[in-house]
Amino acid sequence: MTATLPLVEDFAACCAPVTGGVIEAATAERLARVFKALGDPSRVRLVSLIAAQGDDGACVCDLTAPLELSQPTVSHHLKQLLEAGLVTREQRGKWAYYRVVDTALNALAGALTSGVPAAAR
Amino acid sequence: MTATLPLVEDFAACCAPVTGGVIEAATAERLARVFKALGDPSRVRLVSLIAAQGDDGACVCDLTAPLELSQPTVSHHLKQLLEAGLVTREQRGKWAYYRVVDTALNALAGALTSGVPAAAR
DNA sequence: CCGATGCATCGACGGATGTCAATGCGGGTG
DNA sequence: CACCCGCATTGACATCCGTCGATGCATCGG
Repeated sequence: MTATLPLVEDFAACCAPVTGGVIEAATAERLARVFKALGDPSRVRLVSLIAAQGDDGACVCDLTAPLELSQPTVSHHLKQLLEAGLVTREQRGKWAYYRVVDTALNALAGALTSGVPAAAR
Repeated sequence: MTATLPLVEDFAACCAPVTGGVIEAATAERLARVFKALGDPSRVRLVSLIAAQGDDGACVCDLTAPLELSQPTVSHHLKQLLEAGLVTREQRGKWAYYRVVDTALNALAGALTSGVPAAAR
């Protein structure tokens, strides 16, 4: 139940641009779930910080300081991003490394632009 | 205070892709505010419904039925979208017509993709 | 084997959020 | 002018959300 990744991956394969056609309730709910994951300043900064580390990934210990948040709070936000499919988690020894899922961000961007270059209509 | 539109327009002119560089707190907060506006299924459907009407715009009376929500609730959601700069409002006689701001959606998509075609790194 | 370290989970608390019924208000309409 | 209609605002309520301290649970180092 509630698979970890497929949240974002779907509306790229399926047809779900926000503009250019009315979407159905189920699609809207999945989209909203991902948007809600980005609807917090701390999580936006988290995505930015993790993305800055590239393929190396970022461990939690490197993320608490820039955000000025407690470690449990950072872990909580990371879980939100993880469940939204925006980041991945990999346990390497004692540390947990997070990486950004580029395809998820691109799919989300695609759902916004609806493919139309904003000059067709 | 709290201007109506400039929320989204800024990170297009400025430099604020989520990936490809750590963003600062203020930028993250503005981005998160717009994402939060899209973080509700009803509002995602609203954007889709309004966009489907194109330049004609959609009045509130046409939006309550598809969402199966009360009229005050729809007005509330529309206000959220309005303050996020995702839609515009125009009073024509007795009706209020809403339209989606394509540039805002495109700017938001640009903040996600960071300009890099997801294959550069 | 024992203590330290990195991270997740739990419990709690204040504040924000989605929803509705009731009300207000301006614009058409008879 | 009086009435209806479309929409926004208000007040209230239940729920969710962000945050933290405390705790648990592995893993690594000595």
